[in-house]
Amino acid sequence: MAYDLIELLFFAYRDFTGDPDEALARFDFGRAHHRVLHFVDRNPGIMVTDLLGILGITKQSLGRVLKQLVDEGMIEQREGHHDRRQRLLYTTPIGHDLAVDLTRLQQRRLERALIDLPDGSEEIVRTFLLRMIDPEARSDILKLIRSPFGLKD
Amino acid sequence: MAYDLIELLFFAYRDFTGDPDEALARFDFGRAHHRVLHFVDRNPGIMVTDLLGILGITKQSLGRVLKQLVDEGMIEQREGHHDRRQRLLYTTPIGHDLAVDLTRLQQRRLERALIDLPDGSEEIVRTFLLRMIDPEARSDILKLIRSPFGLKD
DNA sequence: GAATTAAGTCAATATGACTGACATAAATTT
DNA sequence: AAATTTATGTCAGTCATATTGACTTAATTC
Repeated sequence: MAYDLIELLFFAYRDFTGDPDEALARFDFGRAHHRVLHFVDRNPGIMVTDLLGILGITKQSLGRVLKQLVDEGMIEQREGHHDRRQRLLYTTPIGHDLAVDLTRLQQRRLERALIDLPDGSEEIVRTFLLRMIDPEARSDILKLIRSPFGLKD
Repeated sequence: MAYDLIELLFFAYRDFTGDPDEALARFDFGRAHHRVLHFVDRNPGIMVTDLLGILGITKQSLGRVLKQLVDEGMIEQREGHHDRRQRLLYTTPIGHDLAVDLTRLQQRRLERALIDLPDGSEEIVRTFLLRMIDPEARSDILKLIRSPFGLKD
């Protein structure tokens, strides 16, 4: 049971992450840049520490990628209002545009995959994906992504 | 629409691939070894060329990983019966055991994610995942994974 | 004032991938 | 029989993304 799902998930995820590659390559960016850009764009003013937590990488790994994104004018760092140690992260207009472009490619693939499926399928897929995530992490992720789920489950 | 699905898929896939990490680390293997071991175990006697096609990597990338798996006694290479150029790949008993262990971990997560979902959800998820894959690749993948789909769609 | 926190940096390393070129042996085509 | 193609492997160099551990600076909190 569910044997083939392992492999389907492997190939599905591969093509899903492959979509943005071409657009990213135009700026000499890779998937690490994509992830950073995406989460900064979706969470304007996020702290470096929180971003590290989301991505599950170390400061050093983020460092290089973030620096390149800042150097290329995609991400801006602003001092925290209350805590001046913080370097809050925001996308610039061009950074936002790129983030939107990349998101659109992935949304299109998701839409094509969901269209023609029975009513309620999107909700089933959403629940399935949520439950694939470690239970301890779910509520944090739901807050982060502001899913249609709200805080249910 | 479907915005949060991008992020849910990211986190779901991360935890999904994270399951086998501990078991792999005991042998000093990484995810590249896992993928090779998995597809060889599921397709005994596969040719190197076909495996390269499945994984979408180059000969050089496969080379190191495959050599380590052979050196550790996880994978065996046998000369082709009809074509003596071929080095057909098989898992050894211990390689098979490891592959099964890793698969079981991922199956458990999939089962936990699907349980309690409405009847027919597994089929919906299966169809969703298949349609996330590039259309040109689907029939090859279906043949490869011998999904309950058979050759439909 | 001391301890903690946020962020950044240095140095070294590992993993998994790449390109391009080349080598060998076996099979197939001409 | 010779030429070509195929299957596999290898050499050398490179790149992207990640790691660990140690250390610094500045700001906040206790």
